[in-house]
Formats: sequence, structure tokens, C-alpha cells
Amino acid sequence: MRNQSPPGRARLSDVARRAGVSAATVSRVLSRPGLVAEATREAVLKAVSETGYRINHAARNLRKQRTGCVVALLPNLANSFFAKILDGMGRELARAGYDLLVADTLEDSGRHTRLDRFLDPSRADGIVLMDGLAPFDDLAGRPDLPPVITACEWIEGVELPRVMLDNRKGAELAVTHLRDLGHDHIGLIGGPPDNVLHKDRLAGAQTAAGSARITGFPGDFTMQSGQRAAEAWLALPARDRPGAVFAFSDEMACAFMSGLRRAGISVPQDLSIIGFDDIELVSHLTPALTTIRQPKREIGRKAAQIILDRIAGQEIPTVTLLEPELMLRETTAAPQR
Amino acid sequence: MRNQSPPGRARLSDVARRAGVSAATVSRVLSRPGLVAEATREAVLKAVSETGYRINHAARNLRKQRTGCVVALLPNLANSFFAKILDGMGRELARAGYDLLVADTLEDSGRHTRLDRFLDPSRADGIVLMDGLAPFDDLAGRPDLPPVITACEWIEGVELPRVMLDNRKGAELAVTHLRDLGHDHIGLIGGPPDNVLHKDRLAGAQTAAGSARITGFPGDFTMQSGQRAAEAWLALPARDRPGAVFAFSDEMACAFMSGLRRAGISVPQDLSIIGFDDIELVSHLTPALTTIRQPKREIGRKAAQIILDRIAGQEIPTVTLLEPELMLRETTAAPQR
DNA sequence: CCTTGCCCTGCAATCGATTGCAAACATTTT
DNA sequence: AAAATGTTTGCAATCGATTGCAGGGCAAGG
Repeated sequence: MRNQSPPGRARLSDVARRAGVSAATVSRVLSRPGLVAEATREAVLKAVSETGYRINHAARNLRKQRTGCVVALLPNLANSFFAKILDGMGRELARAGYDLLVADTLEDSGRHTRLDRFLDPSRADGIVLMDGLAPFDDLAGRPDLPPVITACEWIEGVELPRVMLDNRKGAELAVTHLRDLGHDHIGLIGGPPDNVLHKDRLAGAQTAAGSARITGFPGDFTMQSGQRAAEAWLALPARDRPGAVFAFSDEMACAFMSGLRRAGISVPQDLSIIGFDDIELVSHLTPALTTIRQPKREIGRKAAQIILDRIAGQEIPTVTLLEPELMLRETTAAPQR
Repeated sequence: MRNQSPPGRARLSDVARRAGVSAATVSRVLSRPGLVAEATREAVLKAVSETGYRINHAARNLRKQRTGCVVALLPNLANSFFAKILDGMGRELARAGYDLLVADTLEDSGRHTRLDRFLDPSRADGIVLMDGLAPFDDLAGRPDLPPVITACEWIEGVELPRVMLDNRKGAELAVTHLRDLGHDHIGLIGGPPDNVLHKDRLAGAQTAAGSARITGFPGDFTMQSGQRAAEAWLALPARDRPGAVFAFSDEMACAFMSGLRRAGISVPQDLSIIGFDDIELVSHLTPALTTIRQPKREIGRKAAQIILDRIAGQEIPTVTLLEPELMLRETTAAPQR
């Protein structure tokens, strides 16, 4: 009897009955209005607004074999870096009528989740993976999966399209800047050794360092590790202390700088520091951090465009590199004589 | 002919054929195994794993009239504060088998989006709104909408369940702390005047201030406004400068402190500063910021639990308050004599 | 041997929108 | 005037899983 007296929500057929046409016609008015005669179309639109009709997504998705969702998989939603990227991505997807589903690749425990939960064409039309360590080996070319791309990070040895900063060039910019200032002993606070970003940035830094001496400090992109690097730097005999330090993340750079300042070292007089990422806060520090900017929203936007193109069946580039930029601020200067 | 030769993906009926049972039985094995005889169940499970069957969500959702999604609506995804909340929320939802859909309430232009796009039972089973200024007036009790709750912020005059920090108490903690140190002239860097968080915190601050003198600085929670507050403070004649300042967000507190340090003011000797939120970075500054902690992940988790309860049809509390905590660090001290 | 009742299982309707096909009608061409 | 072409619309099948209802099988009780 539901057919006679719609309970709360109008269905396509309710609109049709009201407009005196078939459900097919209503559907066409809504999706390809050009196919329907002017007069009919108007009657239908009137009925639509009178009934307050709203489409049922589940029904449409079932019929059209799509979901209207793109899922972003990230290791740490709480990281503000990813947040900015999601922001750009979400907006771009919304413009195209897609929703953004976000999910962690890590359990609370720190172990990787079963990703196949999301690798499912009935859940998402496309996937943007932002965790270079996700267990994704065997999934590269399976035709029963929705399209997958990686953003920011990528997985070595797996053939997935990539969108990311030109990390190597970013590191080159940083170290070249320090070299240009006259530094010939440069400290590097890196990321986890097996992290692809770390590897690329390290390579870029080494290239640009040329004959300069390099001293490495272990790090993992977190502030805790930046702090440890400060302790390590302070523990060095004065003549082994690099006069300039390039941290592979702004968070490490901040904590490093804070640790040194606490010990009475002044920046940039005694020590130059340069970071990586250009998170919003660092431009408001005193002194303001010189750093390498990643266009975060732009990365998100670009990733969205590319996954949408793939969903639309187009060819997409294997690697998309975005340009880093040197943000010259107050923490770098020529070494003291 | 699709019925005879499944193309890529196994359907329920394919599994059924393979196991020699009906689709209904397969469905029951998967959802209520207790209803099915042991032997049948095993045969079905075998067929399931042999075919690599994966459920089609659109079909199930259509039939069950649900979506398996909860949508979080926020004004600014790029804000790390919200990111942490989403983190807690996403994990809790995942545990219950729900997906987290995120969306901005603001357009690129800064105008509010048409929220009804998400106010749709066919898109989400529940909604967590985190924007106190969203145009939500008329939507409070409509039965054709999925359940809505607000988190962090809320909308005045609209009867929606709320989950948030006890902002008033947080502000009281902050100001009481300054009073206990002996400050009798306190500066407040507030939020936008019509923001509910601002109003609550202001009320709390005033209560705790008692007879102390209060000087207000306009703000909007951003670092830019913190910087402007610094300029305003510096522009005051010395005897009108409050010796302690409570900023309603850590970002403002950071920028404020940075601006003063740049002008040669030392913290906390010349001026005490206390923030609000306890974003991760502030504990790594030098000096480390004293602030009021919001349990961000906990807020997210709690919001998730409550919206899930509502979805399950349970009664839920109208207001859920979480406890703030004073994080005593290095930026507050007794005023100089 | 016949009921009665329980346990399993299958049938078939249902969720709501989309779309290939063809009918019905209008318009143009020959 | 007949034929060809074009436009508009409806019919009915389809997407894939769920579930109320009823029937078959079997055991226990009379």
C-alpha cells in the first residue's frame, strides 16, 4: 500500500504520478533535461519542488554502479599537514559532485588496517593513498578494484600513479640556500630511513651539498625527534657542530630551534635553521622559520583532479610533481666568522 | 546472460549457485549465521571464499534503508584542531562499521554551502555538525532528516544535542590560575563576538576575574589576530598594559607571544600568557606555553558514540560536557613587583 | 500411524532509480 | 498521399541484497 500513500519521503514515482508522467520521464528531466519536451519538463519540475523530492543515492548508485565517493587513506588524520591536503581535495571533489570519505591506514595499535575494506568498487569510485608504508604490494593492477593513486608519499616498487612535491628539488633549494650563505658544514635532521620522502630529500640535500661536510641527526618528522636532535647537537664538541641545520619537517625544526634557544644558542647568529613543509605556524614564530614550502592545498586539489580523471576513464600521468618554494625568513644567515 | 557468466565480481546469487543453496540462505549465513544449519553454513562460507565474494554496499544500503556513513561538517578542515577531533571520531565510527564522510560548511568564497546536500538519509545515517554559524535554524526537528548533533560549537536557539568542552570552566581555570599568581589586571584576546565559544569563555573569564581589571583585545582565533593583539598591547601606555593575557586559542597566544618577544618583552618575566586548546606544538616552544587543554580525540570519540546511539534509536543526552585541564608550563609567573 | 511443532530453507516481493527499446505522434521529404 | 525521419514518452528489465511468509523434513508425542 506504500505505493498509494508515500510515508515521509517522495520517490521518483510519486513525482511522476503527480506530474502525470512516467518515472522514466522524471528521471530524464533530472539527468538529461534536453531529451524532454519543454512543457513536460516544467510540469515535472513543478511536481519535484511540490513534493520536495530528493534523490535516493543508494538506489542510483546501485543502478549506475558507482558510489559518488572517493576515499582518502592516511596514516594520521591528526596531522595538520594532511588536514590541509584533505581540504584542497575535498573542495575539488565537491565541485565534481563527489564526496570525500576519510580513513586511517593505522589501527590504534599502530598496526596497519585491513585496507581491502576500502578497496571495493561498491564503497568508493577511487582511492587516494597517502601512506607510503601501507601494505599494498599485490594490489597494483587488479581490475576488480577501483582506481588507486598515491599522494605525498608513494610505495616503492608498486606501479601506482603519484602526485607529490618534488622533494629532491625542495631539499636542493634548502641546502643550496645554506651553501650560498657560506655554510660548509650542514646538519640534516632526517625522517625514518625507509621513508620515501626521507630518501628523496636526502638525495637532494647531498647533491646540493657538494663538497660541504654533512652531519646527520636521526629523526622521524615529529617534534620529539627534533628535540632529541637539539640534545645531540649540544652534545657535540664545538668544532663538530654544524653551523646550519636542515630539518626534513617544520615540526622537527621548531622543536630543534626551541631546544637550542633554551640552551642559550641564538638563531640565526650562532646557528642557521631551515625547515620543510611551511606549516602555518612557523611564520609566526620569533624568529620566523625559513623553510621549504609545500603547496598543500594544491597537492590535494591535484590529487583530486587526477583521481577524477582516472574515474572518468582518462589516461593520467604516472608522476605529477609540484614545485617547492623557498620561504626566506629569519632563521638563516651567513655563518659567524 | 550476465546471470550465467559473472563478469568480474561475484554476486550473492553466484555464491548461492556455487554452494547449491538459495541467495536467501547465503545472505543469512552472512548476517545471522545462527539461523542456518551447520553443514549448510560451512558450504556457503567455502563458496564465499572461493568466489572472493564482497558485498555490494549500494544494494544492501538500498534494501536496508541506511548508508553506513556519518558525515562531519566543519568550517575548516585545514584546522589542526578539527583534524584531531576527526581522528578520534573516525576511529570510533570504524569500530562500529561506519564510514566517516567529511565536508566543509564553507565555500571557497567563505559563504556557507548548501548543507541540505548532506541532510539526506540516503547519504548519511547521522550528522555531526561542528560549525556554530551554519544556517541550521529550521532543521532542528524534521523527521525526514537523519539525526544531527553538534560538537565543539553549537547553534544558539536550536535544539540540537551538543558535545563539547566545558568552555566556561576552562576559562575559569585559566583566569583563576592568573589570579592565584597575583595578577590583578588581565588581558583577554577573544574570538568573534558572536561565536558561542567566545561567549562562554568570556563568561567564565569574567566570573573568575572577580575584582581584577580586564582589558579586551579583539580576535578571531587566528594567528593574524594574535599578532594584532601584540601590536595593540605594545601601543598601550605602560600602566595600562595587563600583566597577564589569556588568549582564547593557542594560535593567538603563539602569535601574540612571538610579537611581544620580537619587541623585547620577556615572557613570563614581563608578561604572563596562557592559551586555550593545547595544540601539540605549543609544548615544544621556548618558553613552553601554559594553556587549557581540550581533550580533542576524546571529543571526537564521544561525538561518535553519541551519534551512533542516536542512530540506534537510543535516547541521548542533550548536553555532554568534557573536562578542560590546566597545562602548567613556562609562560605564566607571578607579576613583577 | 497420525498430529503437532520446530528447524531450515526457498520463493518472491521489495528497496528506488536508470535506460534500451519501441510505440506513438509530429514533421519533413519525395 | 505515402514514406521517411525525428521527437517525445512509456514499458519493463535491471542493479544486488534482504526478509516475511510458507512449505518440507524430521522428531517427539499421542
